[in-house]
Amino acid sequence: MLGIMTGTPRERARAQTMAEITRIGCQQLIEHGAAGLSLRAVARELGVVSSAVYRYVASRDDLLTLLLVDAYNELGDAVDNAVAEVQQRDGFDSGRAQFRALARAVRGWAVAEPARYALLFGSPVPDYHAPAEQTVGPGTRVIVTLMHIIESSYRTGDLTQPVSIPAASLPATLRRDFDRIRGQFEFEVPDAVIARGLLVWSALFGAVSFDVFDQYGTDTFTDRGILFDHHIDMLADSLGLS
Amino acid sequence: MLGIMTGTPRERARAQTMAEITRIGCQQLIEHGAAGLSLRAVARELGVVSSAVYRYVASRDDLLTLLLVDAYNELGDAVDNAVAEVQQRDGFDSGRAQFRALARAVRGWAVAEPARYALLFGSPVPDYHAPAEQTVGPGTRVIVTLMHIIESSYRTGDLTQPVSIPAASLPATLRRDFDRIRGQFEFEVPDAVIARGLLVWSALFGAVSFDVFDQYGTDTFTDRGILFDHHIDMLADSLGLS
DNA sequence: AACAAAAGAGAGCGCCGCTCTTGACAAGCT
DNA sequence: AGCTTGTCAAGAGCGGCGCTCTCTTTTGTT
Repeated sequence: MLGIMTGTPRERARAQTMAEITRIGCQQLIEHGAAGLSLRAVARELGVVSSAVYRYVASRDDLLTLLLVDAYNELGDAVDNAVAEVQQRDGFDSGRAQFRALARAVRGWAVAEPARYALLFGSPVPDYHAPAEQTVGPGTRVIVTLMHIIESSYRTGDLTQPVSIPAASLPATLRRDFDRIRGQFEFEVPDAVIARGLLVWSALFGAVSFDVFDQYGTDTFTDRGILFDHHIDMLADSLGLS
Repeated sequence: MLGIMTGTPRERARAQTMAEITRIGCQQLIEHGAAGLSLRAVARELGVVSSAVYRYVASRDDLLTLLLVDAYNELGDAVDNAVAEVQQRDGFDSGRAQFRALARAVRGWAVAEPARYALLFGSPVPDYHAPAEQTVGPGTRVIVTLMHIIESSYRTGDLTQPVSIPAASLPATLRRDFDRIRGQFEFEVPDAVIARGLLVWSALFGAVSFDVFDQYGTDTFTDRGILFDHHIDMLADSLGLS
């Protein structure tokens, strides 16, 4: 981060306007959802005529991509910070505490930013396809961090549960997929651990989505955070985290 | 179902037009998503001027509610049929097979109807609030069926896993919530079973959502159905289903 | 001071949800 | 049969949308 005193004045002005556009766009997203994100409204808020915004952003979809990457990174930062804090406090062999911190960071961010969470993990925006080269990196940060926690617990021998499952029970195609994943992300853990990790990953976001998207009725749980914490404990059990 | 030969000719014509509108609306939903559902397009497709549609449907949101209830019921029917088939084939004490059938029915319908699945379990549609009196009934069918399967397995003593967890470890607020749920749906099972059931419920839809909403990369798994089946097996294990 | 690049302004195209008014038509009652 | 009542389609119109095109103003550089 070199600050805003970089490059020519023109470039600085442009960077500042770009930042304003993403800020306003983020606000629009929060207030009216992804479908209601309107370049005209952004222009109005920016105090500029609608066509002027196209000098900065190629299209509505382009702005959406900016907001998508922004949101992925903010979630990733929140998760990484929460996990790092636990690592500093409780040491690196605190797998269960790290997992709890990760899960609660995800839910915390999702509850605080439901519209942006919906953009990342809800229904795909119709006729919008996220450009892979910009989104895969930020988009995989949470699962990478989760797998690192699990791998670390496995290395130190603190992971008990999934290893007991015989690897032979896995279909061959799945074993090949897991091999590829193991190579790509350098996870040195057996198949059963990868399988559990993926299940816990999707279960975690399932729980968060049910919460944020209001799938439980409005009045069935007095405090959804408590329900979530209990879910997290059960998931940690199923991972065998200590 | 009394067929279409009911009431005055007027009523019959109206019912037929209504059916056409929901059919076209469903098509629109599939093609352009919930946000792109357009009454004008429905009118065009129906061969009628846009304002005429308002004689049948009060608003865009009203049409959305119709489609929502329709989708909930179609999913509910698919699940109930799949479970009933297993019950007839394998008897009523086949908890694990029934659970597998339920899960695969959910995923099967979701994969076949991604847009309608997104309407039910994806991001909430902005500025749209589903009227509770029309949607809660159809919307709870899957979890009710799931809980019945679990309850039945618990009654016959085939459920081993969750009962071992001491109920005292649950927070008091959660125990009260579970009491209310137990009363409301007449589930005669201990707290730990309800907790596991809810976790499996959200995990199931988490797995389906990750699949349908393309959260795994496009090329990381050769056959997502196989991955899903394995997830389901692990979930059945965590329930203690035999 | 002159100039080219960058940025804003404005008009316009076709789309959208939704409202209001008008006129055609059919059902039911006297 | 005649008349009222209710149903329905049509059309114009409002403001908003994404996006494009052209024209003018600003701005940094030479």
